[in-house]
Amino acid sequence: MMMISEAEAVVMDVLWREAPRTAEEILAEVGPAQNWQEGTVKSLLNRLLRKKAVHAERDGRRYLYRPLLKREQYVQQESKGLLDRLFDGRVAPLVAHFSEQRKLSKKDIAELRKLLKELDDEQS
Amino acid sequence: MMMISEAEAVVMDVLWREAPRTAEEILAEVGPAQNWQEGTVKSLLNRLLRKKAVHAERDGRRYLYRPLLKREQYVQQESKGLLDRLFDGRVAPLVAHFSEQRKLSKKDIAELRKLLKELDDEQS
DNA sequence: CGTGAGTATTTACGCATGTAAACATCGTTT
DNA sequence: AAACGATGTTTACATGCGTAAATACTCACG
Repeated sequence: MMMISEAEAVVMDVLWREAPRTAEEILAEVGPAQNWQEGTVKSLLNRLLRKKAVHAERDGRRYLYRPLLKREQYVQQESKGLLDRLFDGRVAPLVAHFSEQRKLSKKDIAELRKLLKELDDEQS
Repeated sequence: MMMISEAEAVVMDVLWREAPRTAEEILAEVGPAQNWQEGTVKSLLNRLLRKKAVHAERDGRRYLYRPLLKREQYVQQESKGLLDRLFDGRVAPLVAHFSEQRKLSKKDIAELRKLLKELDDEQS
């Protein structure tokens, strides 16, 4: 399974928010924050093309880029990887970890409650 | 903050389970599964030494290695990284993600319930 | 048609990684 | 003391990544 790197994921993020986009638009959105030059974004786009994570469609002299890899797929790969490596593939220990580190916000807790409730409901 | 690589983490894992250990013991435990030669483990140990993630104490002709980096620290770094990159730093969306993917086991759910209950109790 | 601006593609380069071979060191055995 | 075996250290090498300079392509314009 073709893995995309962290810098590449930053570019994907832009495309996940809205597509299609030109290289220029991507640079405009991400360049300032990442301190990237034009060439950097172009390179990343090309690597993403080679990895079949994006598709490019010609539009006059430039290209319109769209994501092929879905955000869900990427998130899934990444989180499953972490979970398997560190928490034996199970979710509860992960949450417990954050709980111990006091990294659960009020909001988190409330949302988790709600989530469990919903699971309960659809269960019956 | 000095990051350790995935292969290096495999070696750390052995040391986290039990320490101190010799290079030979580490190889014995991890070599078969990873298909690693002796040199590979030695190299990884040296990189870990340079990164101050393990400590080596001479014992006759060999060394005894112990972890300096704590498993908790490592887990913390890794999970915070993922959480920040993909879930805006919050735990509930992560769990929701797994829930949507039907990746929550019965056991997970039960444990999460218990966890929330405990938070509730200590709250009061 | 030649040129220049706008784009994209190729090449580069240093550093980390995965993997290991080559080399060095140091007690032990003739 | 010389050679050997065990162990650690150095060096190597391909690949990927982050970053970008160099180069190539493509229209619109003079």
